[in-house]
Amino acid sequence: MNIKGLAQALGLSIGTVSRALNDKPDVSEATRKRVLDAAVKLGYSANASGRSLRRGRTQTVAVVLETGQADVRAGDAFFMRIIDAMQDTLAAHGYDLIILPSNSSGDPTAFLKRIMARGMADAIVITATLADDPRLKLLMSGHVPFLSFGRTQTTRDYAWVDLDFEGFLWRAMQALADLGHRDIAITVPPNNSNIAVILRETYEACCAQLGLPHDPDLVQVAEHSEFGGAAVVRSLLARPHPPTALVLNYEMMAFGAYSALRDAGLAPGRDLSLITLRRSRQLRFLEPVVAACDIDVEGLGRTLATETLRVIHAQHPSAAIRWPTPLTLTSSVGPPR
Amino acid sequence: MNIKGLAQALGLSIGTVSRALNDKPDVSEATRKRVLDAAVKLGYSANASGRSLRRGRTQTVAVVLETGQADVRAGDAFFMRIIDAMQDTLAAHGYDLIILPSNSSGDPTAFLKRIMARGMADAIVITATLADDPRLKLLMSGHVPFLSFGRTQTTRDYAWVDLDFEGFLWRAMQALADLGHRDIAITVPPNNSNIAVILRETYEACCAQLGLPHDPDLVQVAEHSEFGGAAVVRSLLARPHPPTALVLNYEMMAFGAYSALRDAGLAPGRDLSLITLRRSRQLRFLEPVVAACDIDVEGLGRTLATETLRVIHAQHPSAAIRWPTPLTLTSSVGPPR
DNA sequence: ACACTTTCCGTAAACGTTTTCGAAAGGGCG
DNA sequence: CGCCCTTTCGAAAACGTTTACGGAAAGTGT
Repeated sequence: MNIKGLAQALGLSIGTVSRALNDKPDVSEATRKRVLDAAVKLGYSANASGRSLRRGRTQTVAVVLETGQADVRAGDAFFMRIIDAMQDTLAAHGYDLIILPSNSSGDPTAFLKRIMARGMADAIVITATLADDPRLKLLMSGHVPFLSFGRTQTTRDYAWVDLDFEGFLWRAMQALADLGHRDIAITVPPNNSNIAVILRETYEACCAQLGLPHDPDLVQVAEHSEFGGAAVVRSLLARPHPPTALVLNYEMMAFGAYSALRDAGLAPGRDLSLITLRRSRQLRFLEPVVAACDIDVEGLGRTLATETLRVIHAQHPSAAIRWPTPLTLTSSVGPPR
Repeated sequence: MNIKGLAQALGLSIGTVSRALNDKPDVSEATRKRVLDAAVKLGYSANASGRSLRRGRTQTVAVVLETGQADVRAGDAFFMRIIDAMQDTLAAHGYDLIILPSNSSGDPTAFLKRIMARGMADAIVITATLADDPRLKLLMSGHVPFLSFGRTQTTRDYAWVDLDFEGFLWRAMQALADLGHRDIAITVPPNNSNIAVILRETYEACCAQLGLPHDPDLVQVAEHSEFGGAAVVRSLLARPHPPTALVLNYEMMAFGAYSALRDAGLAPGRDLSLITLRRSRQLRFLEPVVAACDIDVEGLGRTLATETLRVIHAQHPSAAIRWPTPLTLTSSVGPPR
């Protein structure tokens, strides 16, 4: 069923039918209703290719998901919940959302280049940004609106939304320092991730500001998994002077950290204060409850959607949004022994 | 840059350029090479809408992901790994893969109907099937090829690929019975999921075949989370005669089960034999290693892709594939006390 | 009765691509 | 040199939709 069939069934021209369906003027209310009724009855929905071709836009936002990156593999449905909220907001504005899995086996820039050239979407949202991300250069040189969920080290400006890692680490370090901690360890992802750069810089600034010793060994590169958390804790406990607090940048590491502490006969909050970045649903399973940020995931998704709509409509200024990371302290944090 | 610009830059007609790019005959090797070189140099890639409109197909497979379903929220990147493998295979056959998140807040059939009518994909892959899934009726009444990742209770035949839940439960129950277990509990998801139906029927058949008592209370509806696993174990241990073995249908429950056992001063494999369905990466963190199926995820993805290509090309017979669930026993399984 | 506006609808072009058809050019052969 | 066949290319239609434009009918005011 295409628009020609619909027009024939109604005894109208396709032009009139199209205008009726698209809320254009120059069509009487009576025929508009007749057309709309027939459309739902006959199950007509405008062919996407034809419409996109004529309009020059697809009414579609593409989210490029780097399936190889650890963030996507997050323990709970962090990304899926964000995308759910994005989709709700985009749908309210007449846009579809599609996810394009950028395969780990392929070249991410080639993938991007293709979907840009083929005009598959009116806007592209990329995720899991690297410190020096080749995708940014590519997107900035193209003419497809884009939003970056995550920052890079580029000085040129572009629209991005990211978690407020700086605020998180500041609040965590401040709270720990207030309790008397002086040796505070943190975990960072591998260096090519921009999060690692942010956390390292912020850590250094925190130590300077709070008058803490800045021991580079306290910045631990850790795998994004339970194993990573356990490995870091074991490595820290093996030192002659273990730190008294640890800030984790990925929530699943808390499971490993708790487990490693328990194996050593130690307790979170008493022997090692623990703070992690994001409270996920399954984190509630840990005892004692771990200090973490309660991030408004749905709000984040809505914001990503509205900022995407802004870049589509070329509204200024472009986004530069650090999404709040409100930290909730729990008994996993205590004074140093 | 469209094909007209490319043709002008080359001093050729657009028809010739198109034939050169699409490996059609009636174009000399010299000009074909000239066209291909110019295409990569000018960054030309055929506009998706124009091509789809003319060809009548999009060269795209849409995977509809029910973001609200627990399976998608699986602990590791089960789905993402499957989709990675699917995409590799589809790309080798010239197809793109897009993920359409079916929002939990919307009507899944309305969503499907729209993408069918709009011709957004040459084939649709649905996931997380229910015992009585309205999407099946809709898809069967339409003319868009589709593949179901998961079965339903429909008697009509359609192409599906699913995990071999029957085989898994048979092997698990047989192994446990061989060790002397007689009271074996299992978990099932809520009843509208088709997996629940399969597991219940298989459980009943297993008990009959193995001569075990068929106690309906041993079939426990459990939440797909650590909490679910913990709750089931606690509930079972509170009985006057607790079962001696438990088969879990979702791997994250194993964390909860281990934890609940530990809290009760009991040990997996000694006081309660535990088997879970799928070995995920993070499951390796549990001690002792839990018995589970080592599913060939990449092979599953490839199979989903090839079966999707089969339904696209209307090749018979249609798929009815139970993907192997080879069970590996570990010390989480032992004789009953 | 007339001119003028308004309302409503049909016609046709355009979006970028593929594909059919025909035609031009070149080569082989009598 | 004429004929036929092959190779190579251009012209044009078609896919389904939107939209600019024109025109018919109806209404409005003199």
